Amino acid sequence: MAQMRVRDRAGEMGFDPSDNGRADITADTSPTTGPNTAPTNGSGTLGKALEVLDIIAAAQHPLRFTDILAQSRQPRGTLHRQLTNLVHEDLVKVNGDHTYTAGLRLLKLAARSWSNNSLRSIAYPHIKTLQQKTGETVHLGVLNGQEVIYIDKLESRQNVRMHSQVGNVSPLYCTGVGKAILASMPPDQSALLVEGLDYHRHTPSTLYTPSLLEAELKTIRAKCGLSHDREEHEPGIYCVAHGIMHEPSGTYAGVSATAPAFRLQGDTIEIWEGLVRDCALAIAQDWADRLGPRSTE
Amino acid sequence: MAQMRVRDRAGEMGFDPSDNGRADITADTSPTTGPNTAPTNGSGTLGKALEVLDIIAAAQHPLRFTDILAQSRQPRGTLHRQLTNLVHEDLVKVNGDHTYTAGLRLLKLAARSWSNNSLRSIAYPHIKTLQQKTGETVHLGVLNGQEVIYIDKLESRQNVRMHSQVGNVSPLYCTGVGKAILASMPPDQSALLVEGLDYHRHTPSTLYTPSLLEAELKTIRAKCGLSHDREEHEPGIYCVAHGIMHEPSGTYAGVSATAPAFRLQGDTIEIWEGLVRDCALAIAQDWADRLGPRSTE
DNA sequence: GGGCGCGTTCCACATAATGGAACATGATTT
DNA sequence: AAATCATGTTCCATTATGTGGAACGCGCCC
Repeated sequence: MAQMRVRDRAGEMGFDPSDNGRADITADTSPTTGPNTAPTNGSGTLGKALEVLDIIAAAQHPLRFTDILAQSRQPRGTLHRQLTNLVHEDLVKVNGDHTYTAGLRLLKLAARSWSNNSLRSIAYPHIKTLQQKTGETVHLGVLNGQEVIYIDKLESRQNVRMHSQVGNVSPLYCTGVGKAILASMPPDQSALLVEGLDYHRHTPSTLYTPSLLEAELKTIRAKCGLSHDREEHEPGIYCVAHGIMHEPSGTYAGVSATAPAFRLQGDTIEIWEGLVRDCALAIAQDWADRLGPRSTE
Repeated sequence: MAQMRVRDRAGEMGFDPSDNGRADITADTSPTTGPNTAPTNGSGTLGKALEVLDIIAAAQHPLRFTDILAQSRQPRGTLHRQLTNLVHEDLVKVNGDHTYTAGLRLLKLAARSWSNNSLRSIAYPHIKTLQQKTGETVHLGVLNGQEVIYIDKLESRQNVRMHSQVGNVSPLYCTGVGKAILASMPPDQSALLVEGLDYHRHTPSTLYTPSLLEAELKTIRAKCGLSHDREEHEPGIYCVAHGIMHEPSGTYAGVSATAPAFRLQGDTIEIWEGLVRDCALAIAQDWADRLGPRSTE
């Protein structure tokens, strides 16, 4: 049929990673229960394969062939071959019985890319300092589509879950980093995002409408980019955040310091504000300084 | 069936970019061992795409088109379209200038699969116990091809590198987990692996030949599967490990406790041996108990 | 301005994915 | 035991999909 060639993107030289207005309608509140946050519908062979991989990786349990068949709308024959290919590439592992789970190659690949992530490595010493000064958990998050994805996390002293958050995503409208990011981008861009979000009232203090959020963003901008998550995502959890902008790559990021609300009494919050802002600005500075890393390779 | 051998690729896959010159803040002592076990040759569309993704994810710096072109043997036009596809799927991000880095989808995908990994979640309480009892770093590793990949790690202290090891790979012949795994598998299978490894003498005490390793495996089997890494991978680092076997899935894994050698004086090692063995056996037991992973959780 | 490196685009071509239908397997029922 | 069903696997004609050589546009430096 009149199959239009995919050429809407990258036509110019502009950078638009995921600019298409295609919206995923899944804003999962729980960490690991996202069915498919499809960045793009599965076009092309690669897209189809990733769609299947998404299903498998998102499942909490090993899936049988039929389970996958039910979720992907591929025909049996097609799906079977796709699975074979995925297994062959070690992206998927087929267990003794006929169940499929995510393969280890994914982890290996992600570990390497994470380790080589420039923002992460640039930010590391700074968030470490922040973590030491606050004594609490700090996060480094990046805007990705309609959500924020955490690319690093340093825990507070106590030995809680290790890196539960790295790679996990959270909503923009009810996290410190998310709001800081929104506030740090051009108003027209943020407005577009704000309108399109899928809101849920996680706690009594969640800002659960676009207008509430816009008002909040105004406040944040007035505070020069400092945002607060006042138990808006999880009850009892307070956090202070600040955006980080990198012009050359068009990336929006942010850092946050998090603590149980009761521990943030008196002027601690103000102290934190300074620490967090300093951290964010230091990262932004370092990041900007590495404009032309062309020299040593 | 006679799997049609794919196009010969003259194993020059694991091309390791120069490791020096970059003042990587978070320099790992032994991030990835050079001789890369090619997971599978890049056959099919998926394979080709992954080959490109591998190159990008492994690079410490954003790569330009030409850089990738040089490493992949694809023609210009082909490579360009593949990159376009990868970017379209958010597996690769193209920066403002024409450089490519790994996309965030990889991290998100891996995080979900990691979080849903059954061995990991089964093992977690046990390795946490082990970590608390030893007070040192513990690892959970799985055999993957010719190397061991770490799927979890608990640090002794909080301040050091966070989860540098998760997703990273290490050689079989000079790590506690690796040797424990080899010792726990059928001799003919392990012998096959032992012969095919690529040995490097990381330290003076590294077992750097198949025969040395085989002798060691015999000792380990005599000790009922307890293995020791006596500064064989990194100078000054000692570790005690034990294998974990899961019949149904055919997976070989292992746990280890690691510490600076000087801290393991006197009878500490013997105590550790008991702790590590108990931990491994407990995990194996729990794992076996979940034969029918049909139920929830 | 001419040469050159680099990224991008085009398009005839053939490879590689498609999916409906048949086959195989094993458990459950009649 | 035969019949039924649910499941996983294979086959193969069709064509959508990826291929790659060549040409184009662009910025840069002799």
